[in-house]
Amino acid sequence: MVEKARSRGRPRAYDPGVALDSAAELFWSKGFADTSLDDLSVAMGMGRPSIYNAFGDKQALFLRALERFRDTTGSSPMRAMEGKDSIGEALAAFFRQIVAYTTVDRSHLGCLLGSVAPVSDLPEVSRFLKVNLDMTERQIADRLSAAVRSGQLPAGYSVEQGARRAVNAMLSLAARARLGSSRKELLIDAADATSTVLS
Amino acid sequence: MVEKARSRGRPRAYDPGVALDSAAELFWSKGFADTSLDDLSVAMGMGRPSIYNAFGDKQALFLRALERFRDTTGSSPMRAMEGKDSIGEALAAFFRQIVAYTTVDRSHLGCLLGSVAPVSDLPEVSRFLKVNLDMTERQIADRLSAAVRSGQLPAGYSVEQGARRAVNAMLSLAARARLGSSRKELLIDAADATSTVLS
DNA sequence: AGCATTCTGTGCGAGATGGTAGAAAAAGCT
DNA sequence: AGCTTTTTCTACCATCTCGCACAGAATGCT
Repeated sequence: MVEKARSRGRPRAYDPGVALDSAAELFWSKGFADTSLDDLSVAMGMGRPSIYNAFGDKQALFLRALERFRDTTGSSPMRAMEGKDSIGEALAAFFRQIVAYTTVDRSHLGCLLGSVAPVSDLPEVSRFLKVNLDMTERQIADRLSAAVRSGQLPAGYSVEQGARRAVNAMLSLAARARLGSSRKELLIDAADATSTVLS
Repeated sequence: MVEKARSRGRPRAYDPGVALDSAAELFWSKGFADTSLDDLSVAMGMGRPSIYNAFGDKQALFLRALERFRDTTGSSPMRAMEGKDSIGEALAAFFRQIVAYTTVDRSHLGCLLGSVAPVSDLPEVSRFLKVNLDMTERQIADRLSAAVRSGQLPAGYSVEQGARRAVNAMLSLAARARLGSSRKELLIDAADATSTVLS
């Protein structure tokens, strides 16, 4: 996966990262089945054969775009937690960041991983999403465990339940965003989710 | 919308209700864009021209199927509440019923209205879903209000927050079901949602 | 300079898709 | 029986879809 500094033949006319970003954004707004390779071609700024040559067929490209999304926008909520010392502030930042990116633009609402990819009935995608969701839940559980160890949460606090609630809140935020809820509404939900996870 | 007992020409060879049920089931499993009129034709047991004649084009049929779903499977959780006296039992039945129909079959997981229709980027569908979601939230709020009046919930209980939490839990249950969570897991989430709404 | 290598662009093709025209069928009405 | 009305069936079309050959362009290597 690491790009060699200099390859041998004609140089690529595109940047793989931004090309995948464009693909992810398009899939995000229109879903898998409703996004054509022609749409992708213009959005990514490369011809269909180049896409095929670089990323494989449509399904493979979709998976690559999902990975890219997971490593950029999709992981921004987790990264938003890292700065905070207080577990309450960390969770608040986590949920606020979800609200932020699920409502950036009217054209692609909700979450690519949480609300649009699940309806594309592809087994590989399904596995990817399940693994991804479990990882997020485990990362949150780790953060909650640390908070218990540091005394920010009571010893009797159930880490598993808390992480489960956090992921559920994340999914409902994404669903509501996709359904057109305003950012103002969602921020209330986010605040409520924070206190629910902590209780 | 009421069917006349006897029309004048050749009688229909299909039952509009079951035809829409089949259409809804197919849309439920594959989404809007990925469901072809040929698929629908065999599932509904009627030729493409008959479909067009009876329900209009694909988007109109989709809306009809959504309405049908809302009035049958989609309203079963609300109906499950009606029998119960205790608000706690009512909410538990509500969430259990959601878990039941979002995990009936591996082929169509989640909720047609909550997890698959929102990704079909059709303005009319979007409006329909928003209205539907607001209605459910209001119905739950009414039920919670009645519980406050009858003394089952404390006077300081926030009905709006409770209803909001209930709908959010519904959406996350549907999302998790679509992502492949087991019924056992979801029943735990359902129980947790009940206590969260009541708290 | 010439060659190998890698990418790009034109263009094609087999197949699926949504939608429709038009004839035939099945009923009621007179 | 004959006409009207409504539905069904066969066949079709224009369009879009994905994927791919094939030739040409742009680089590094020798």
